[in-house]
Amino acid sequence: MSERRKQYPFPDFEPKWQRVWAERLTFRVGNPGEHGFDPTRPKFYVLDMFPYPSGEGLHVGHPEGYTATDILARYKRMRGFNVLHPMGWDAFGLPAEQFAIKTGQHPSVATVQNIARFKKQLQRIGLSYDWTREINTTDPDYYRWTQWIFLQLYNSWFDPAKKKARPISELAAQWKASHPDGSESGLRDYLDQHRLAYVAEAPVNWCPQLGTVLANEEVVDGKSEIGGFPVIRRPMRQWMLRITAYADRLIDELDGLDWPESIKSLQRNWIGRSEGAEVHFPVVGQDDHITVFTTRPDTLFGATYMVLAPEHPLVGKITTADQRAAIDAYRAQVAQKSDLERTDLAKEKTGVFTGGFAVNPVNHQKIPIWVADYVLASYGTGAIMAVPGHDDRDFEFAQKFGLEIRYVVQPPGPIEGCFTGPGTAINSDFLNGLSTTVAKNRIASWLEEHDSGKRAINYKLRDWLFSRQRYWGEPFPIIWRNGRHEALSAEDLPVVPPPLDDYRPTGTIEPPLAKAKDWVTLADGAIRELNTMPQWAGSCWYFLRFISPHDRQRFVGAQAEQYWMSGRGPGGVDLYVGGTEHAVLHLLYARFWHKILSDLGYVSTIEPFQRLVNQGMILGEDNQKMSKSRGNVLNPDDIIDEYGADTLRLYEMFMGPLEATKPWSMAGVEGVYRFLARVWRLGMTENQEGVWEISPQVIKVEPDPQQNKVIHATIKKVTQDIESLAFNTAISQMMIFVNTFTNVERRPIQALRTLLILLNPFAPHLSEELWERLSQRFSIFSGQISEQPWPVWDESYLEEDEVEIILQLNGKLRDKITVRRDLDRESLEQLVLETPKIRTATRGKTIQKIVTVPNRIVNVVVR
RNA sequence: GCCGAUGUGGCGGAAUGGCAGACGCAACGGACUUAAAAUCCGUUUCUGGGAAACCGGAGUGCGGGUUCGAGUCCCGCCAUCGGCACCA
Repeated sequence: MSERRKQYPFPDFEPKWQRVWAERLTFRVGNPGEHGFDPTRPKFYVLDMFPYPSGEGLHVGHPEGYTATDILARYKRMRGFNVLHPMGWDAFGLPAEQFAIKTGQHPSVATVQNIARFKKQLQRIGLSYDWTREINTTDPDYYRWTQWIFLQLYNSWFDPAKKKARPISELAAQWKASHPDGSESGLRDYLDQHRLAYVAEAPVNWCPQLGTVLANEEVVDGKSEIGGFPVIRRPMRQWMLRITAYADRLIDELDGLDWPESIKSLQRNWIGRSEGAEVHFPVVGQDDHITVFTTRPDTLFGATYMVLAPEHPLVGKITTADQRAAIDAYRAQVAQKSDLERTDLAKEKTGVFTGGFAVNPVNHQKIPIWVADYVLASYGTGAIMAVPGHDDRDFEFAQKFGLEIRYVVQPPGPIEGCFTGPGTAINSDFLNGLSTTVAKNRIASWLEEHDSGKRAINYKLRDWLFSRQRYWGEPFPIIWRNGRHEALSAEDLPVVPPPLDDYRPTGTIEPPLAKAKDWVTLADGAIRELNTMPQWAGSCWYFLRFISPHDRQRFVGAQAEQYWMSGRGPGGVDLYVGGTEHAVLHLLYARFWHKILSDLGYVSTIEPFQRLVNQGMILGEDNQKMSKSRGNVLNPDDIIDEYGADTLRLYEMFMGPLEATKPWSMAGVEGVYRFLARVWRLGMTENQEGVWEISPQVIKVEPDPQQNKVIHATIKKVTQDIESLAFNTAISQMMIFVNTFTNVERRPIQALRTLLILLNPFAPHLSEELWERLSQRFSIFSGQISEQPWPVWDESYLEEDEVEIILQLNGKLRDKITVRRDLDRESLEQLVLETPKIRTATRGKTIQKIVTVPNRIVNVVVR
């Protein structure tokens, strides 16, 4: 670091104020019912996405969102709100576990160290968190409640009639009433099929290198999101969460949220709801039928063949003897392909005829059944009816294999090849002449009447694969007895993972917890569930724990939850800021859990986050994404050493709009540093000995009208810009303010006082320090700056007696005149027509029209 | 291919349908200084005319449109970024 002389003594006062805030618990906030808490004040819950405390520490991207929320928090406090602004640690996860494997050190040790480092770095930025509410997802007092919430899911089912989760006991009662002679195991089976947390043997994404399964959301291009290792599909018995039951609500209940439209559409897209119909095709010569899902049932008359996914259970039965060898070879070949190869769009379609036929229920035609890997086992029913005339993929396949193409939709205009849009039904018997929309409806009714199918809705969203073969995660509160799972009771929580010397993957599908033999087997012979929860579990509800982090009785205190999560919309947290990378993972999972907790009556809102803002990415100075390999990563500590925390905060906010992606610039950092130094010198001057003292230019004097205009314009702009998170323009206005007062001989203390308060949320250390120093001479600086009420602007200062009017001729700027404010239209137009420019320009021409906007513009239209 | 976002000086960016380029950076010129740094002041979209004050023209990715007036609204393209992707 350079030893260059600092422009103002931030290295002295920044740590000083951080200490003061910590000692005085300046930013601590209580809960309703606590001594000194005023529940009549409005509340503001402003939340950052809590970080995973990695070994690398913070980079300059972290403080961007954190500073934005901090400005809001400080501002709202000055506006008289009770502000909940907490921070914590999402500390379970793979990196700590892999570090443990490498070093032999328990993951908790590295976690504690990493958290200490992160916290120290955050505190150096001067963020006004209430650290008495700090939480850590790896703390047994925290994850006991994560496990407790899992039990709520386990002990609930989704009632499709009410579209709500209900206790499983109610379902048990229903079943017993309708099955008076039902067996105990019959009941168990029934309940286990309906729990929101259930066990299923399902094809999963298995990553051999990581030794664990992954959720669909964690697999990118056939590789693990973490590490980029190959992922293969294999069937395994796993815990699943029934998120698909909530698919419609997860779409519909987005409507009331103040989220970016792009994130809402990302979620809708991910859930992928599509409406259509299921159609049953009887298999020729067999008792079976093939069910397909289609969004275009109106094209049923155009179905000329069928395709089954290679994994479809009926493939074996349908295949004829002479086709068996070819089909078996094809299936074996497909099974060897990775997901990446299978979904490669560029490749040619492949497939094999099974030898079997099905009957089209609407016209009783016999159509061939094929097997092809362009049909996915995991979507719909794993089988399709192929309509090559009106589906691109079927068209391509039919062309390659010489299958019949039949057109059943008349396009609005001439089109060649395949037509996938809406039109009018043709060659379709009773559908002929109907528009696509009407035809869809008519055929759906027909299918239902003839028992050949029904209306149906399909989703891309799959149930959430919730178990991982890892050590460093929440153990399940589940034991197994006689091949059946059982929930532990709430009193048995938390289930703490056993100490292990060896965290390595077992090399098989067995989780590392299997190595803790003593822990695994209970006294009565029952064995523990060996999987752990995925990293997303802890972050699904942490915003609730912040409300009452030390509550021993409940995961969140009821009264406090109602106070902090209340609001005008369906969501509780007033402002949630974080990166877009969590658009479909964390944000979808957290909404899902929250809805269950809401259905069961544990929380008072149906959505967790009312307003969501995504901060943009900060690029390196080379305009590239910051990464170790590019060597363009910047550490906030270095910026703070050189320029101070206030400069870091201010620069991050001045770079541009919060939501934009933008490159870092050291020259830009210098710019805001200079600005802060100018603020400092507005109040302070350096004497002969190099000691800073209050500037003699700061005096008790009333600001003149021009100065008052700047003061009030700044109050207005900064206030409005903070509310709309437009921090860059708020800072610009404060720069204009400072430029105005830099060169005046006499600096009114009132002006300086206002500036310091406005600047306080942005640069809290500098404003605190100046406030304190000035208080030694001037009584209007008494008290703590953070306790001052936010200034109010007076419009009357912003209005001047004279206004400048823009003169246009045919919409082009020609001149400007200054006139009395609120001059009436006629007089103004008269004045305009008399100006030399307009006189010359209109000479010999006809004035067609004069457009006048009072106090702003006059546009003369001539011909 | 589909969905979403974004295109404005040398750079980051600013503009309720009404003066395009606020504010900052960089660059250039000046003041202060023995000198430099720091600081302060000024100039800076492109372009034509003029010694100059000044007078004009063009200009917000491209092409149309609406309007007295468009960076802003509408239609059609192009480019970049992000997400999804054989989802029937």
